[in-house]
Amino acid sequence: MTSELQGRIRPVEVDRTSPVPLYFQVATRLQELIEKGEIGVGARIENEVDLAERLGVSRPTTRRAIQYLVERGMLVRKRGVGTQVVHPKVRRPVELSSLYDDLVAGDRAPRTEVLRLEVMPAPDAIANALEVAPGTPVTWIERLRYAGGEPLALMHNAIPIDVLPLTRDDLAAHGLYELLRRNGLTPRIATQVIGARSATPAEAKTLAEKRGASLLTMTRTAWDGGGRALEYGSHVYRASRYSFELNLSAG
Amino acid sequence: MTSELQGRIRPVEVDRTSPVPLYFQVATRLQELIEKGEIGVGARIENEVDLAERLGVSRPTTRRAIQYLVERGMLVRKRGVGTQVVHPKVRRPVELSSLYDDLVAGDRAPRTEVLRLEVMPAPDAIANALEVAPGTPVTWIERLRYAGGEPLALMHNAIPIDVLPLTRDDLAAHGLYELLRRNGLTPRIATQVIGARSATPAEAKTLAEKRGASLLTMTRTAWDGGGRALEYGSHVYRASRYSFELNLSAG
DNA sequence: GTCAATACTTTGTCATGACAAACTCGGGGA
DNA sequence: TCCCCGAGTTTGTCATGACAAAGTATTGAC
Repeated sequence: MTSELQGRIRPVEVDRTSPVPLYFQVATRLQELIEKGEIGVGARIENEVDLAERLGVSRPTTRRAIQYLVERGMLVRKRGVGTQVVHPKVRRPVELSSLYDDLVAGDRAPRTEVLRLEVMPAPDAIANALEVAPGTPVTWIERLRYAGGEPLALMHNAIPIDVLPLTRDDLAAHGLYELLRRNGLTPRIATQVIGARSATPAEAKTLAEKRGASLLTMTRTAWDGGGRALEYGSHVYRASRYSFELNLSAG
Repeated sequence: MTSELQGRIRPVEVDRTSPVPLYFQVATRLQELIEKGEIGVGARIENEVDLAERLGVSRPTTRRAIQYLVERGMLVRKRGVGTQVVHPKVRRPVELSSLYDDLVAGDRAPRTEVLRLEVMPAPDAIANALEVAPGTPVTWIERLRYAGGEPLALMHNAIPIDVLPLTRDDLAAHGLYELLRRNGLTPRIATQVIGARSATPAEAKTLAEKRGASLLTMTRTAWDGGGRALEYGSHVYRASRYSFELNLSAG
């Protein structure tokens, strides 16, 4: 009676021979329908029980699929009411990607200049952030990132050498996170601190900013699924050209 | 044979009369043991099946409890191997709370000065952010937030009047998010943009900063579970006294 | 006509049982 | 001695069934 689109997921289609889990197949199907707008924002989807029956899967499986989309901010559930579409796109919890990835995705023609690359023992502050013993050998990198021909960010990173050996050429051509992933290292957890301060004269010159211009600062430590620290980074961005965009979902 | 601490969760203690879900009771218990260091980093916890039996709950319940901690980055699971502690503290996904809440939690004695409070038709930019029609009546607020006796942030907010009526006294004594929650309005999804810029002379004066000091800026729109926009905010923080801390987990 | 109690709908929690997939480790064969 | 294979362990997925809790809608009383 309301604005029911009553998402008809029509032709049942789960492939039980596929190695892809059923709940994921269902979630993907739902996500497609929502992204294509076939279930419009505000519309309620079928209740779990009916949906499960029609798709020929159990209720827990259906539930898990829906839960998956709820966690991504597409759906909202209310006990006694139903499940509603609240946003037609996935709102990612917050990207765990590198600046390079973002720029490529945004078509902003990134270019990287490697200013420094050397192996050195980790100073206390960095060892602390990486949760390794002081003096542990790390690769120390300083890079200048350009976008659209203009300098955008000055980036400092430390990567334990037993995590990944790095070369200048690799870093000039690819983002750090891309290199990590290529070597089977997936950042899964990170802590970031975002702040701001005025540029030092040297920074201002490097970044083509005026003296004392505002810079965005970001320090981050990233761990893989096994709890091993992969990377510590301390970066400064030109505030006039860059900002962080976050999508949060709580609950 | 390895460095097994083999987390003995000892005296079974789940309270079936409590309204708190069993899985949550188990998760909380585990979290305590880990935070207290009784299960040390690197140690494996008991396998799901045994743990379930000993606690007198079903395996799915135990699983859900463990899953909860995995999502928060405390534990890591490996099929065929077991579940390991990787970090002794909860890494929260990202808080959807207000500055006021954070300051209270951090014991920094917040105080709020309401500089302005009026109902006005929403200008285009704000109506756009809130996804409402231009001209829709909103309560417009300007607040100055102190912490530890010093000014910390200058905050501008717009709240549609049909969401919540606000008074000066309420705002002086409580955080905006607290007021929302008290009225049954729970922010569930938000998009934020964090940037930086130099203070205008007026801002510098209000915030007791020097001319041209760096400020952190944050604009946010928050929605409730039903997809209704609750709040638009545009805030500036003294970069010398404040920064954003985020914990990300990608899965 | 208005308000409160009741029935219904829908999600939330929990149990039990079963099999599959990934990893570890030990034993047997080359 | 080294490597491969199989047994054992542990998490991953899925089904079925049941009841509880929170909303919504309906009905009945005043």
